[in-house]
Amino acid sequence: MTDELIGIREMCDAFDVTPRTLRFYETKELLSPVRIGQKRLFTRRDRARLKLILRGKRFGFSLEEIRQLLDLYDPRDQQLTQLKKTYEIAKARLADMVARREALDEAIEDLEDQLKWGEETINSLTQKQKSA
Amino acid sequence: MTDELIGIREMCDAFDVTPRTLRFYETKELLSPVRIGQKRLFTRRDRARLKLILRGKRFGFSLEEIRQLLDLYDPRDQQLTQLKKTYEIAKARLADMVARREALDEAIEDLEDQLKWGEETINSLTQKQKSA
DNA sequence: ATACAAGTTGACGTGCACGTAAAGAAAACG
DNA sequence: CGTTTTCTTTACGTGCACGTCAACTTGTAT
Repeated sequence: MTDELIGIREMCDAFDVTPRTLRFYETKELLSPVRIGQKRLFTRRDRARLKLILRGKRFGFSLEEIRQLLDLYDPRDQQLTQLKKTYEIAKARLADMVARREALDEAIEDLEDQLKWGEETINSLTQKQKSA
Repeated sequence: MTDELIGIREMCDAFDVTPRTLRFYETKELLSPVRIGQKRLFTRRDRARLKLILRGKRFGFSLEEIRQLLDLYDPRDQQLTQLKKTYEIAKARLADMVARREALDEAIEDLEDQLKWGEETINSLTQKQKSA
């Protein structure tokens, strides 16, 4: 397993985040880099999780919501009871995301209409200015 | 124009927000209810704007971003220069939303796959328990 | 007239997601 | 060896979006 551990600097560069952010996520138990002495080394698992974290953030999920989802993607040594709970949470989150997509579609349509209207308005105002 | 002015209480009930929120939005110039003496009366325009505000929030936009968008939906007496600026902002926001939808589609797919996997895992674990 | 509900303006408090500055350890370089 | 860079912990600061009092006016019911 070519786990290719990377330092905090490379991790930051790869995902465009600050060291502070990575340490903060660690305290929130979103990441768990290994320690070589004092320093952090991020694993393949950390990279996969960070990718999911940043994605979740783009959708407006809180870090706590994201943490719960990560447990589904990465069930490690979960108990059946806990797995079921995680499963339910994920199902709810999925429903949430599907609803969000519908709303997003609607919002995009509205904004497109509005942009069209704005364009026409700009054109007509520009005409007026020319003829003045 | 049946503008049907409503009080803060009805407004709160209709949109499931607190009075504090409405007052806060007013200070941020997202809403501009008329004043009868001391009290606020919310117009049809306020209701339309609040709907857009709440929608924007669901997508993770900041109130400031939302405020800029509202100006497009409600151009009132804008100058041509300002309208153009608003138009550009809205175009950028639209691009953002379209990108977000793509990412959301991807995330939904991933989560669906993961849910499937989780379901199978739960079933197999449940089998093990039964046979134990 | 008075009690009470509903609304108002400050002003301070809160949770989240980090930013930032201070002080020290540890590896890398000349 | 000393110096510079990189990383560390600790801790206080910040912006956003409100929540939560306190103190006050205003309309409504009894």
